[in-house]
Amino acid sequence: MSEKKQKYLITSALPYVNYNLHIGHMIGCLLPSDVYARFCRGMGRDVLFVCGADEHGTTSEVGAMKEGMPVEEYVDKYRSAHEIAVKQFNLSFDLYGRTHTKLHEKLIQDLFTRLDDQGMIEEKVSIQPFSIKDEMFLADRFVIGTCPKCGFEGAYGNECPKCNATLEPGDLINPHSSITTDSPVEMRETKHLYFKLSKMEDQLRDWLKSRTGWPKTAMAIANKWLNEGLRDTPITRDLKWGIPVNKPGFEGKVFYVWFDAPWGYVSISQDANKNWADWWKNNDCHYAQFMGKDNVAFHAVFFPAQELAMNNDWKTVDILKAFNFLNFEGAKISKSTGNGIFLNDAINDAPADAWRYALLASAPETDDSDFTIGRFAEIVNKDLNGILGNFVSRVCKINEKNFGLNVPEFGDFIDLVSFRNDIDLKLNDLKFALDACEFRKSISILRELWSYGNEFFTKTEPWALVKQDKVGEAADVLNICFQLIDLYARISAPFIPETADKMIKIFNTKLDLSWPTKFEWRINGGTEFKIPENLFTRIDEDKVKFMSEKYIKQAPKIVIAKILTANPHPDSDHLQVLSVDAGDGKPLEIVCGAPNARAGLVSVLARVGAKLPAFDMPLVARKVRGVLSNGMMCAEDELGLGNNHDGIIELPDDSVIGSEFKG
RNA sequence: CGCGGAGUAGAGCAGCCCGGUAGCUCGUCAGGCUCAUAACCUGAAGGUCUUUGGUUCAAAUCCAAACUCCGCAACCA
Repeated sequence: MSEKKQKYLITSALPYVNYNLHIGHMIGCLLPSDVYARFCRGMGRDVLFVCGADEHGTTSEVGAMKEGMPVEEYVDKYRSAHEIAVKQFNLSFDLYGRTHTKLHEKLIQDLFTRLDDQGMIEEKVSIQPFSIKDEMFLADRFVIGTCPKCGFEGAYGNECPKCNATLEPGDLINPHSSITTDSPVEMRETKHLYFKLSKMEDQLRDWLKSRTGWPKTAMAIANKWLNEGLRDTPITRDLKWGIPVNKPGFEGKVFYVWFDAPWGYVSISQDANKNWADWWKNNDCHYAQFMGKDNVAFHAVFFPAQELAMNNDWKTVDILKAFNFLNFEGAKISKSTGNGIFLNDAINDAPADAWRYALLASAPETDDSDFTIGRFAEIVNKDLNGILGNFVSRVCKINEKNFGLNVPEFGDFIDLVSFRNDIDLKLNDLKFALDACEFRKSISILRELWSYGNEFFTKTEPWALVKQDKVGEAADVLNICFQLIDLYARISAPFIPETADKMIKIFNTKLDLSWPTKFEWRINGGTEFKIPENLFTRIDEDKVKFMSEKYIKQAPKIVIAKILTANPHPDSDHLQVLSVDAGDGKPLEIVCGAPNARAGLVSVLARVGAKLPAFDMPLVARKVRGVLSNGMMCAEDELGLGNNHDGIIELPDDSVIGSEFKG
């Protein structure tokens, strides 16, 4: 039988190289794509599974400038950190590549030529902000100036954080660069190439209608873009870092990172497998993409628009699996506050499988959701340790006591019909959920299947059977339990591969981890086994406490507070030392220069670590003329609410002390 | 009135597309078992499904409005 195996193309969004990976990236694309890929391989499908680093773009170039190192060095630093995480968490990419390669450059330049030949490229002159000292054009958001509408001095070239106005960099008064210098910025003409996205609108709409099985979020975002109407979009930038534009007159310019990044899937495939076209130019192939919702527009609109416009049989995505955002302990994961779990740390506190399982069980599939250390411990202790780990342990140990280290023969003493039927039904559900990329549901079914083992064991009471001299029955029960261990290894493998491997290695055989679609007898009576170490370790209260202290670092909220006392500063006539009640019973000492500060006044407090709209960095504790100030009472302008900075905000006396101030 | 997502037991979530006894996990309480890892198994309590209208024999589910939270707003990725 030479039936050709169905091709499955699987891609995970390429992590960008200006940050370390955290649990949000893990659950947002890397991990679910890995589970899906492992499942598909288990099903005997022909999988090509790629990921890699997205290296080009303004952010890398600016990030490198800020850190004072060459761009290559900068992106290498993060890329190698990512590669370590990929290895530590057992992500089974066929290749974890990168976009800064010769192969990729050639691909992009060829694709561009193709698009140009198809009449999809247009040249336009536009006016862009140019930083005079840096001698470079800037992206809108790197220009800072005074907002023409509200007069706020820290407005960005694309929007004003204070009055929420949408701006153009040319609108700003006194525009200057926010990168490494304070250089003045002027508007200069520059020419760019545009992709005629508008011409693709009808074709793209039809294409989108033919997609099924996308999560609601993904389809909603895609439809939104189409409903608003597609505009032609510039695909080149005045940067040094990126793929050089291969068109006369555009020397010194590079392609926009989103023009090249998705094609990284292709160039990395080319690098991973010489038969890459069997997936990428094959309409019978099934293509699944995984990403966070912030990536949807580019994958559901721009990338397929490019592919279709090539008119060259590129494989477009079939199922676009998008995830919402994962919060940590009720707040956003944030690089600046350090709130969140970064992968290079995580692996020191728990094994990869514990993280993999707990994250998948918390996958933000329908809405943003929250991950907490407490929850993590619960999941590991209950599901992995209590249900799966304990099952393997109790089976092996009772068997050793009564039958030694060999799997007993099955003698047909017990009736299995309904038990096996239940298992088969669940296995079918699980396969269905995985094919639909429903991960929480998959985890829940997987756990039910594990539970069946404990249930069966408890109800048949093999320890009692032995005492009653029903040795045949007891042997049957244990034989089945070993079949279950084998079954569990196979169905758990996509989720917790290391543990699955430990489980299958209990037996002295060469069994594979192929995907079972029904209960099977693969462990023969008499097979030797060894009792494994406990598969998982409990996460106890001390560990929870330790991890909480290590990982939870949230920016304090800006709260309503009451001034209890106001005394003159010993060394200054203008300053006062305030004792402030923020509702937590511990008065805070603050040095304040506002003339209207007085005992009894209800105002707004920003604690150390809080981030005010008017400042780039979180607030730090500092000594003001010898007295330590632990925060700041806020004026209107500091909160981004107005221009008044002559005195702190005065709130009604009946405001709730300690509640979050929301303007 | 920019766009979209979400509001369901103490906590975290499913169900909503295709109306028909409101489900899962954790936690709580009670019981069982004692083979096993402070484990496992069984049972119970706990919800006017954000609010208000509408459609319907019937609404968590469809329609409309309000309130709240979150995300996104194409030259950042």
